[in-house]
Amino acid sequence: MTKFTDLGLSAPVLDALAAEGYETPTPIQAQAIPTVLAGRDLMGIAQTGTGKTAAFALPIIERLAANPRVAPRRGCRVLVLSPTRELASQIAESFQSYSRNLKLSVAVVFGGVAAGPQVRKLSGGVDILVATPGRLLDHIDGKMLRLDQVEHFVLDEADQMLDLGFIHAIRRILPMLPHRRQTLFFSATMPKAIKDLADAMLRDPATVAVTPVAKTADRVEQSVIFVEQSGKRAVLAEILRTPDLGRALVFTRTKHGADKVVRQLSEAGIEAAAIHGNKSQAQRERALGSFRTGHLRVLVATDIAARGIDVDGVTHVVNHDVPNVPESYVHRIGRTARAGAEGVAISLVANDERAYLRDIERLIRQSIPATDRRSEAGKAEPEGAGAASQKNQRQGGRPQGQQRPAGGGRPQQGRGGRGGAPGGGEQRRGHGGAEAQGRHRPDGRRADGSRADGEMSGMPFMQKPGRPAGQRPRGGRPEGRRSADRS
DNA sequence: AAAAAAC
Repeated sequence: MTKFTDLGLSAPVLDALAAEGYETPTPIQAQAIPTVLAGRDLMGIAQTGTGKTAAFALPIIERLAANPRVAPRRGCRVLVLSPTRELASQIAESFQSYSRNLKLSVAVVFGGVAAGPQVRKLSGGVDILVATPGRLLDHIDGKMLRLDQVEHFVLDEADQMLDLGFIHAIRRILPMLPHRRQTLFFSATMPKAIKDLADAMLRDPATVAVTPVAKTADRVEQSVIFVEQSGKRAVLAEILRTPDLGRALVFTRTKHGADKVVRQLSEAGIEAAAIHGNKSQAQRERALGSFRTGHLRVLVATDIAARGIDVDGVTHVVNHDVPNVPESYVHRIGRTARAGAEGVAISLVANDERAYLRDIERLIRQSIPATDRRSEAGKAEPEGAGAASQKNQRQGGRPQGQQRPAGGGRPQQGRGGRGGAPGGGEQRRGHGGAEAQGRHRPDGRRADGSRADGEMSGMPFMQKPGRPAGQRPRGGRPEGRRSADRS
């Protein structure tokens, strides 16, 4: 079995890993680390929760340390781009943690917060800079930052970064980078059209794909509930009252929808907070922070939280609305069953969402066991997207598929499986380091239970204690996918 | 049609 000690990492990095309790690299780490150390460009494809961040952070830190150099004024040696502020923050913390025994500076830059502190930090130059595109370009335009000394360039959630919403920014940034550099792309999904674009930006890249593209997390028990739009509210409340529910992440398709669901839950006596792009950065951080610490059990989010967010103990992901971009489903359910834990993913599907569901099942190549909770009247209505009621029989390739009785059966309960304790005990890291929870795990797995200290307070300009960790959705989609609307 | 990301 490969150990971190077999991968060519030096003592300071290995010591940091040991201090965190990590010994065994995940498959993507075992494959990517030597490749990155060798200086090659890389396309890394792995589902979430498999330790992608450490797969690039560890070898990059190693390379910086092996080639000491003073960080260029108003410049950086490593540039990592992320689609959301919260994810950028989370990645920066990982770098900080893994490089704790080295004298490397880490900075994070994103919008929604004061630029002053960021500018001050950048002025002297930093070794590692993690950023979202907008504020990064802002600093560049203001002559506060230059990218001509970048040695390593990383695009996390690369498929999204190359999609409509971000591609313009990326196209502006790329020419500012030196030709001689290492480029790494990472993502859990990589649609064909995007992949072609990515290939054009990489130089003789190695590809590391540890799971079939878009394969959904293995340990997530997925199910679908057919319900009328008006019935979602009651079914959601019922799900959230499940005894074995640890923490639940509820996804909606719109920002307004997220706020509405929070109100409805409140009326039902269930405390929840929303996180989406119309909230202030402070609100976003507060919501995610209390979700991380466990003060809040239910977080309602748009796809801002679909990618990368790493929170321990999320036992349930509920798709209040089916994502209209199928890849988003894969990212969303990847928020649970992290770090070796198990998870439940339940999708509420109204009649007019059937087409989206079909696209998702096609993408993940499995059919999701379904329960019909529509009223009799609803069932009599035209089926809309067709192929509906048969879903009950379909049982797709999932082995332990749980099938539920066609009518009325309750959805999620009854399957004991998922440990009640969020993450089976991982929870305890409690406050204090609370927000530190869950992040920086090189591999998504904790050696055992030890480690309670993943702290890293002193990040200069890292949001205070309640740092974020978010993710984002995908931008407009390229032609081709979104078949849901055609037809 | 919607989401995120600069001010």
